[in-house]
Amino acid sequence: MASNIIDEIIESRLKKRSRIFRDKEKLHPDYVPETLPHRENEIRRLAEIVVVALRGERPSNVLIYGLTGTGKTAVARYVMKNVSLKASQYGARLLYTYVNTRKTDTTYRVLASIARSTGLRVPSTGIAISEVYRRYIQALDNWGGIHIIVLDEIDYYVRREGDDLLYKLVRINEDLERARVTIIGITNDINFIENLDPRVRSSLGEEEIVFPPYNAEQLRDILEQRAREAFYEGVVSGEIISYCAALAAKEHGDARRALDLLRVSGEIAEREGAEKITIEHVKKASIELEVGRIYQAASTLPLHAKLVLRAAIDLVKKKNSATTGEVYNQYLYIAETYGFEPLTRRRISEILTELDMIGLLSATVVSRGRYGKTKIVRIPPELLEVLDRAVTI
DNA sequence: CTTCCACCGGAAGTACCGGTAA
DNA sequence: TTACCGGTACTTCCGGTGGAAG
Repeated sequence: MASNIIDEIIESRLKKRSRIFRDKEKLHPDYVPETLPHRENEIRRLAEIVVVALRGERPSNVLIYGLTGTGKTAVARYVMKNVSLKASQYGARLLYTYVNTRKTDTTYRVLASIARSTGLRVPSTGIAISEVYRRYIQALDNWGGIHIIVLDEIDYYVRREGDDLLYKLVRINEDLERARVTIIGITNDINFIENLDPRVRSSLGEEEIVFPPYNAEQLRDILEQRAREAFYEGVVSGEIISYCAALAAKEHGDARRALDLLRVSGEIAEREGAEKITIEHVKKASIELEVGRIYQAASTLPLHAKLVLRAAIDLVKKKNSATTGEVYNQYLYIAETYGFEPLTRRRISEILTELDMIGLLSATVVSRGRYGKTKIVRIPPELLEVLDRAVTI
């Protein structure tokens, strides 16, 4: 019985080759395309800093910042890839290492992966960090070239592990005789720089590059380029691309979001057996992504916020809307049945405002004259079912 | 015009963390 | 280790309020 279902899915999804995607990878956020539209200035700035390595000089350290999906990682990888390709042509000794410090998340692992890129064999455990460091220095000096290290998402790393490693890396050249090291740091969080050790900050920020968000027009160009590679001809029209770009531009010009939208639209079209992507598919994709976000937000809420949301859901399901007082009473009832010490009315009122700001419900202050002033709580019908599933106590 | 409902939301204070200096 | 700080989550207290009803 069940295997019939599986067979059927295999039949329809695997055996039939996709008529939508030529190469879905091209929409993946980690994919670095041949050209990066609208990042010419940033590429030029970074390349100008880095190319001195081809003359055997140590490039300045660089700090790159900008919001998510503004192409920081792509530009850094793009420039480094192309510059290191030129290295042999110019007879320069240049080594480039990229480390995502969110994925490679401990000091040891980061240092180990830097050291490994010089060809050293570093065990995944068993030796001290200082020993890895010593061997790395030695290997580097024997080789005697320039090592450019790109540390991505350093804000996450520093928040977890502190800035000791950065401090060491930034001053590593003092320990080196012949070789030289350059650090390129990438961060989403501008404030993060403030609480860095001032010495790290000044030497890491020898050069700084800020990435502005993309506007709708720029997003369109990016999507267009990727769509050409990712989809078969005739699957996406210009209209679809403009629509995706416009939707994503409303959300701070995040190219990653725009690409996600396009990819999910394609997946939906494929699932439906369509030959091309329609506006309807994009709308569905947008909802699908939104639902994921809502579910994520709701299910990770703190306890009392969840109880309040639960109370609101229960009431809205049967009456369409509820006042602060009604939510509070329902909340008291729920808290009691589950044995939680309830919070005060004042606080619950505040939690409702917070839930409104996250966008999980709407709480509008209204005056009903003789019947008092209160917040009216509503939940959009399309969210109700998702929230119902997400909020379990 | 006044009353008065059912709350709103500011202010000040407490309790409790996680981090940091000493 | 301890003392101290700043932030957050919450309580207590309370003056404030838009508009239907009288």
